Amino acid sequence: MRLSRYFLPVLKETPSEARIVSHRYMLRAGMIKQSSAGIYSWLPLGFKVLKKIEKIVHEEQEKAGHIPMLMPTIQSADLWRESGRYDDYGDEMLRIKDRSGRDMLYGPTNEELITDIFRSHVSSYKDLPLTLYHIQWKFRDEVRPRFGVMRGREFYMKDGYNFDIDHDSAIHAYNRHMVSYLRSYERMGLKAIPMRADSGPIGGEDTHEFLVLAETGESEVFYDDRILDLSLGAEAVDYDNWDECSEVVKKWTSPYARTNETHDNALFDQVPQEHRKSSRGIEVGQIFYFGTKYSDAMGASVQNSNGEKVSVHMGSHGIGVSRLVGAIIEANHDEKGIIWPEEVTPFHCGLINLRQGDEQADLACQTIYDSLSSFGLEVLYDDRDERAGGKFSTMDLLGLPWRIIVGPRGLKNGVVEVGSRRTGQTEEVSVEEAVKKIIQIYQSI
RNA sequence: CGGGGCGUGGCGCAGUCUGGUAGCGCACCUGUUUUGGGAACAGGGGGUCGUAAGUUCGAGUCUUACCGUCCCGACCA
Repeated sequence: MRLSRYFLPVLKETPSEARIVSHRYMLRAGMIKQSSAGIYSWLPLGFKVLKKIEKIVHEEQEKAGHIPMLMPTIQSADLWRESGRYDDYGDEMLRIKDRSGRDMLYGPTNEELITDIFRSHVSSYKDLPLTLYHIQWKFRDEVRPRFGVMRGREFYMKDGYNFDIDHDSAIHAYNRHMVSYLRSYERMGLKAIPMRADSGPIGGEDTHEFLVLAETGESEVFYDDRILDLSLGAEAVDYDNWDECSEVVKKWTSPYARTNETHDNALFDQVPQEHRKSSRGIEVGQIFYFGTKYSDAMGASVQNSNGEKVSVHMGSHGIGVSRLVGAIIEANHDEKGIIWPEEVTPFHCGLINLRQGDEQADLACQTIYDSLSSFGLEVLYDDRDERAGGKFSTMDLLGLPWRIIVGPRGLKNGVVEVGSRRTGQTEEVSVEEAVKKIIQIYQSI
C-alpha cells in the first residue's frame, strides 16, 4: 500500500481523553475513532490488525476441531426469559423494542441462541461431541467503559460452545479449548497465563481466565513466575487425544496463578519466595465448564445409547478479539510507538523513500515494493513528499516490525538500510539482499 | 451507581474569575527555498464557543436545566 493513497489519519499530539498507552497509540496511529463512550470505528489500519487476530483465532479453533458459524447481534428476549437471564442480566443488557413492540436485545453473549440452535437440530448422542463457535460483535452496556477498546461497550469476541454427552467428555472439550487458546495467544506474540477464576453471572463449576501481564491491567494477579517459562512452541498436540490435552492443561495449571478474585494466601505462601510474584493483568479470554445449567433450563437434551433422554453437558469459551488489539500494544511498545509482533502486524514491512521524486530512489523503492508484494507480503510504502524525520517518526509510531529505508546517499554505494523496529538494529545491504532478508524472516514464521 | 473534572476550527490549548463581538501552536491549502530523525519564509481557508432557556444595550464569559465525554471507586470478554 502506498501511504499517499491510504487512509491513515496519524496524530502528532495525544488526544487528551486517552490515558493508557494502547489507547493513545491506537488513536495516534489512526487505528480507531471513538464514536461514543465505549464504541469505536475501526479505521483501515486498526481494522487490518483486528482481522489478523481474528484469522489466528479462526485457524486455531478449526485446528482444534471447533466449527465456525455466525449468529446475529440482535436477539429476541423470549429465549432469555426461558433461561431466566433476561431479568438477571440487568442494566448491562441493551434492550430494544422492534416496531411491533416486541422485546429484543443486542446480544451480550450467545448461550441462549446456541442452545436453541442445538435443541432444534440435535437429538442423538451420535451427533456429539460438538463444538460451535462464532466471532461476532457483542454489546454490554458497561457502567464505565474505559481504556479505549480494552473495555468498550461494543466489542468483538470469539465465543464457542461445546455440547458433550457427559462430564468427562465436556472436560476434554474444556482442555481442548485451553490448549487452543494458549496456542492462539502464543502465535500473537503474547504470554497469556491461565488463572483459576470466578464464574460470575455466566455460572459454572470450572473456569480459567487468560491474563496478559501489563501494568495497566485491570486485574490484580498472583502467580508463580515459573509459569512464564512454559511454552507450547512447535510441540504438536493431538486434540482428539484426551490424555495429551489433559497433560498440557495439567502442566499449565500446576504453578500457582490466580486473580484477586480467587487468590488464596495460604496456598500462595507455599510457592518459594523467589518465585512469588504479583502484578497487574489484562484478561484476554476465559473458558467455562457449566454442566447442564442451560441445557436443563432450555431443554437441550439427546437420547443416549439406552434410549434415555439426557441433558447435554456444556461449556462456553471466549476470546476478546478487539481487546487483544489493545493488549498486544500494552505488551509491545516503547516510547516512540507500537512494536507489532510479526503475526499480527498490519503490514509486514515499512518502506521509506527518503527522497521522493529522486529517480534512483523511486526506482529502488518500486523494485522492493513489487518484489515483496509478489511474495504475498504487505508493504506500507511511505511515498509521501515529506522530510525524513517525519517519515521515521510515523513509521516508529505505526510499529511495523521491519523497515527498509531507501535514499540517494545509500544508493550511491548500492545499499539500502534494513532495520528491526524491536531491536533498532540496522544493516546496509543491496536492494536484492534487503528483499531476500524480509522474505526469509516471514518464511520462518 | 456514588464522587470529581472537562466540553472553544481535525488535534493540543488560551480566553470565562473581572460581559464589549474569538485567539495561539500543530495539521490543512498556494508559492518559493529546502530535504538521512517531526524545515524556513510568505500568503490563505476553516469555529452558530456542547444544546436550550434566561439575565443584559450586549454572553465563549453570568444563571438554570439538559446532553456529551473523561477520571477515581464498586462490577465485567
